[in-house]
Amino acid sequence: MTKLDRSIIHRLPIFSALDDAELDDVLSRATSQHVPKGTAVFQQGDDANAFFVLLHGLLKVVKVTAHGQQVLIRFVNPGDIYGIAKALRREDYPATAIAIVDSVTLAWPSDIWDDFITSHPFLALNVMQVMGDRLQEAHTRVKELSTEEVERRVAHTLLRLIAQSGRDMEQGVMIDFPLTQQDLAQASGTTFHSVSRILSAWESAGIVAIGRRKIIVTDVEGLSHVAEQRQTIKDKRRTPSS
Amino acid sequence: MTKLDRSIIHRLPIFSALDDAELDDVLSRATSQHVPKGTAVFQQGDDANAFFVLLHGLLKVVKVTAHGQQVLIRFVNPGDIYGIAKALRREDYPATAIAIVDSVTLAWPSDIWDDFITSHPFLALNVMQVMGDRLQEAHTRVKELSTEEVERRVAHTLLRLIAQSGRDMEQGVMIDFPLTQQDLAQASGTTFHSVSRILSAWESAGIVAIGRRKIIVTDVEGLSHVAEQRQTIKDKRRTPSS
DNA sequence: CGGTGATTTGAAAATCGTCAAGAACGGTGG
DNA sequence: CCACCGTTCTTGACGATTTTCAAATCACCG
Repeated sequence: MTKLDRSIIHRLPIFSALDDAELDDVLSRATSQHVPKGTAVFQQGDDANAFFVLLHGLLKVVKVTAHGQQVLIRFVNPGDIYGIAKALRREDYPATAIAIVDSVTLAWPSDIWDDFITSHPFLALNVMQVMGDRLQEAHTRVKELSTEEVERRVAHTLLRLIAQSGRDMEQGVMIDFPLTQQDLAQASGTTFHSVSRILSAWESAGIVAIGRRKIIVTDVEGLSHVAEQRQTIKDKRRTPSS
Repeated sequence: MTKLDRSIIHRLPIFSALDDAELDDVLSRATSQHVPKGTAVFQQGDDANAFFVLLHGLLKVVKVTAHGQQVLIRFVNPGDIYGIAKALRREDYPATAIAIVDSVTLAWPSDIWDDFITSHPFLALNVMQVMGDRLQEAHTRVKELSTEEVERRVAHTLLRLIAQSGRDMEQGVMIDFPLTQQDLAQASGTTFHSVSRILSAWESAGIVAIGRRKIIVTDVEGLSHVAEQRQTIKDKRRTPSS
């Protein structure tokens, strides 16, 4: 399983600034593994003995609450680095990574992380940028969850998804992987019941087309409008200075 | 304003791994500035021309929505690095940093960031750990906002605050800075009305003591209990595999 | 063609936010 | 030292969004 082509990894943004020698060094320590659909690469709470880059397929990262509810943290696309618990000095993974479709991932042992970062300065910058982007997105979600009502949150989630994994089609933009309404609910902080109702309403309004595990946004403009719409006229909250 | 003692900065965790020569280098490029209470160090949307480390005082970082609602992202304690928009390759600050009490901050011009990181490998690791910690916390908040009802969210927020800025007293643990119920609401994703009701109830239950801009947790145990309590018995949601 | 997972919908319940006053507290200036 | 003022906090009542509960339909995979 360790037959890896330098060209494959060279296209990955995270490694883009490395020269050939560095790439070979990096590659030589990696192993690849196949992850069948529905399988976890790692589970929340497991010992964090590796970090990963996804080559093919798609994963979802979920956090499980004390009572078994799942919250979808992020999707992992090919080229993305994930499972970098060691960057936090964590001993265990704070979430679970599950393959949505059959996938292939590269893995490196955790203990080479520090050496990795300190010996390839550009890698550090790239990784930091990735973390920064995620921080941004997480804060945006916090903001949305704090201030927007359900319909608007779902709209924002869907817009983020088509920006990230949308495929253009004749009828509109399609989410390029099997997406359950349950997933969408877990990514938006609501129940799949509410998601179902909302999607039905949007379908009637001609904004989306729904299939089993499939969503096509036929009117991105309209969806954006839903996303930005202030809920009613009830935002007249004062903002006292501290 | 540029009389800086090496010993001051040496105690800051973020610079802990640097030797004296590096410290001098780092320090020589910094300027310090006083930030009166209520003033912003930078505003959301401003050009990100500097990054900072707080020396004294306390800031809050807030994101403002399109409609003027504020969401509290985080408090900045002495020693914390903040405003590192450049790590994200952002041109502007994604949030506003406001002084809660009179504060003093160090500032470095943004354009030395890359040089900073690449020439001090341990600095990169430290910064990455900070970002990782924040990512963790942001995800935790997303999880809480997605699955917990208001009372429990406020409890978790308060617990996080005492862990971060709690001062032990005879009666219990006190939040060591003026904290408005409005702030607490903005940090928990609710309204100050709900916060007020909840705090009143807790005060009756002997869990907290409330003053103007002041909160003392008299029963941390009890608060934790509120925080962990499953809302009722209604968590029997199925968790289908993908 | 059965069965399991996914989705849809209705109706009832519940949590929270909204609206509306007031009260309490602290600081300020005369 | 006291009266005034603005901010912060408190509380009740109401309404609305959203979840919960229940049941039924649908679609696809052996």
